[in-house]
Amino acid sequence: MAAKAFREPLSRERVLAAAVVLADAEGIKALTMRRLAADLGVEAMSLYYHLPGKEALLDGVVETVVAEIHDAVGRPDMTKPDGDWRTRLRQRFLAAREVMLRHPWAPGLLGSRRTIPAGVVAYYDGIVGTLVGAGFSYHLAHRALHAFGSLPLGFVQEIFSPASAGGGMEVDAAEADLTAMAEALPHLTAMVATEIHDVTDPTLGWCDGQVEFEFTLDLLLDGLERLRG
Amino acid sequence: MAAKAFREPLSRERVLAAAVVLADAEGIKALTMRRLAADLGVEAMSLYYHLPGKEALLDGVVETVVAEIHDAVGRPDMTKPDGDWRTRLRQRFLAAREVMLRHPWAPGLLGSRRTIPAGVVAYYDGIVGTLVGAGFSYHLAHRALHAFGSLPLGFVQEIFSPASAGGGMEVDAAEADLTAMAEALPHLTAMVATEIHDVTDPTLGWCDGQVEFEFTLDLLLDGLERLRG
DNA sequence: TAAGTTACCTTACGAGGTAAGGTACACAGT
DNA sequence: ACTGTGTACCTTACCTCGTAAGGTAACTTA
Repeated sequence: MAAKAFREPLSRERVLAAAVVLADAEGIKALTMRRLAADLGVEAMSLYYHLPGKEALLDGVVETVVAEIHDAVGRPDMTKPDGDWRTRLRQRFLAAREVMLRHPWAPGLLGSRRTIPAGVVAYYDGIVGTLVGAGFSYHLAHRALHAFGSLPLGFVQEIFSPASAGGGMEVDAAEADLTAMAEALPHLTAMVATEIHDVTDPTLGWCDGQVEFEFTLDLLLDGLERLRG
Repeated sequence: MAAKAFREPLSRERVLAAAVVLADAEGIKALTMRRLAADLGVEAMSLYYHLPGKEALLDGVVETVVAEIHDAVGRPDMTKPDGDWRTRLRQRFLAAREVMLRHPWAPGLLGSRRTIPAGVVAYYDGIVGTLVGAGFSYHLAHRALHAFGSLPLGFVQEIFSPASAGGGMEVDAAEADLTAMAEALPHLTAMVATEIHDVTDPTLGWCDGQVEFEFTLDLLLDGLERLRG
């Protein structure tokens, strides 16, 4: 009966884990110091014992997501050329994408950080290792990194991305007033009319389906393969 | 002598222009309602006569930048195939990039909006027009749009991007403690050692030089050219 | 001249991050 | 037992920010 009314003490890890849960559940806007503290059953200022401030919290959250990618991708010391370099990178990037689909707020957060998480650097180191192991020059590997952009982390810069979850805008706009739209935007209208397909799948932004992601990925991988050697 | 102490009245356009100037000068974080009002010589609440609120202000700022791209790119009704489709798109994207280099905060802001500026849609309509005019199917044109990502707007998703201006991180990290870095990140270290070059040019984030941008662009354009027909 | 309209201001509230300092308890050494 | 010393959390308060509510002065129109 005299059960422990003690809560187990906080820690940086517990705080960060709770922050990820909060962001997943209610979006990155809901991740405030007061709200996070409330979710953890403490007051806001108590968080400052475990973290220097809000920026550090966000950095830590990013770090947590990157660690999740690391786990999903497997340790990056698989430099030994046991398979085609394209296949290996493809698998990594697609594994990263699965993580990102669980955290739709992560791409935006990652882009907003001004310091690069150490885990990301290590991750990219593995990519460079795979490339040079496959015969790429460091020069071309460098170019490749830039060309990949955020693909290794499982997302692409989507202009047509509602901040919340997936799709529907295409359909909405089409239903709004199709005639006016067809007049002002003849080519897009024609394209949409031809391309009305699975817009309702829950993905990372507008039309950023698995198919689109892999198309872009293969376009780059094939192009790089031609430049290799 | 009895010169007009009247200031000329505000307008949505003047407010938005001042907002762009502020963001250019001191970053997007400095763009608050009070600060913007002060720069315009009025009180914060006066802005609400011309704009519904902060979100509308940011939407308007994005709209302003997109309009600037439109001007730089030329009107998108140049659908007539007077040149190679690759050359035409390349020119557009590079013109857009020049605009973005003047507004380093714009990529992040664009990515954070949940509504798509109408100007962007019109711009992409022109791109689709160019593609289908060159023999692309609507299907492939759709894929191409996604593959391009934010390239048409003149930037790429840069993971290694300090929020402020360009470069230097590579050098900083290298100078920090090279030995420890070489141990933990062998491939990146080797690459950096091989690739130390113009990191000091003022560009959009880490290493996102003109060369890198064009490399990615051509990689995609060449890949699409092969898929055309 | 009275009523509206336009453009800007004053006041105030609540939410958010956080500086400064306080409290309660565990445990170590004397 | 007495007194640190450190850990983990709390209270209060300040400042910035967006913005709701309502006020005011000048100009227009009838």
